[in-house]
Amino acid sequence: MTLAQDMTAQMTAALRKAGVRVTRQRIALLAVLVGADDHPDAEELYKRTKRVEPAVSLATVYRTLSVLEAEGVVQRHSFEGGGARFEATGPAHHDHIVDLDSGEVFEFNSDKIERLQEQIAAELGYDLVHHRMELYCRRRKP
Amino acid sequence: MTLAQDMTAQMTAALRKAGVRVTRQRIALLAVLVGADDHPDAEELYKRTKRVEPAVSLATVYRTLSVLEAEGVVQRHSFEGGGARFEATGPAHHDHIVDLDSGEVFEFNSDKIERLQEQIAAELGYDLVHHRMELYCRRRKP
DNA sequence: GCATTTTTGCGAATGATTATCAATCTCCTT
DNA sequence: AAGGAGATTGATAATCATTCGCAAAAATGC
Ligand SMILES: [Mn+2]
Ligand SMILES: [Mn+2]
Ligand SMILES: [Zn+2]
Ligand SMILES: [Zn+2]
Repeated sequence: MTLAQDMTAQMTAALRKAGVRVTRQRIALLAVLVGADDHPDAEELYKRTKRVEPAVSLATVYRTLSVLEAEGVVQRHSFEGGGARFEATGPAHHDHIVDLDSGEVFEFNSDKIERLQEQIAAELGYDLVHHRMELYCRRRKP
Repeated sequence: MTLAQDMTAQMTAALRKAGVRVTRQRIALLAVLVGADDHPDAEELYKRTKRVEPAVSLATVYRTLSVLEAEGVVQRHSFEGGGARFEATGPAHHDHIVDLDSGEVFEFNSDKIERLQEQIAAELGYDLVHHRMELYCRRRKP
């Protein structure tokens, strides 16, 4: 059993326990999400899912993404320009760098920044629920 | 001459110099933006501008906001949920805290975080062009 | 297998934003 | 002050991503 298969197995079990029905199209989309190493949008996820499970519609992709987001299994990002992009929730939090020229998305993590965010919220009397932090960059000119 | 009037005077001069025609509706919208101390969306800016200059349309508000954004005079924000919100560009950069319960937007600034962002981009071989950083918070439970 | 309750696919609806285009206005030149 | 080239406007249609409505199909529990 591959790692991706194991992850989906665990996830479907969790979903079932949460009262969410595990359908063919949900399994397929989940597999696509777990297997993706990028940040595709709904249309792209639809295309990839259709390859595995032709009996899926774009509406269902959108609906399932919302369900999976509510369950905490996927995360939705709204980078500048264009629609929402998605990724399976991984073990570790990270933020994103967007290459303005290629559109590619990279990931990074800074404990220092994470701590400072908490601190800033706390100083103003707030609890930080979540945040958004995106660096829009260009390759450095040599 | 009030401070807001002075600011708009300077701005219109700069716009004219940049080849942008200064119309009644642009002056009015600019005044509204400079006078605002919040982060209104296009519809709200339309309402406020109409009070001062009834001869304005929502389409023109959108178009003018894009023009002013291109000139660097206003900034566009896309917080979670809802459409774009705008503010006149101030003297100092700042980031935002969004109160998840009230929807209110507050501002903050952290030189440390700004520096860390530059550093992270640089380490990955990138030049930071701009960034987005928003803290979604709830008032701390006492 | 059967009943109950969800989920799906299709297409229509939505909401924010942009495009079209003839009429109007700005601003530079006489 | 008048003229005219070219930019801007208002009204409305068009876009685009996303959501909705509903009858048919599928998943779960017994
Ligand atoms: Mn990511
Ligand atoms: Mn602000
Ligand atoms: Zn983070
Ligand atoms: Zn900042």
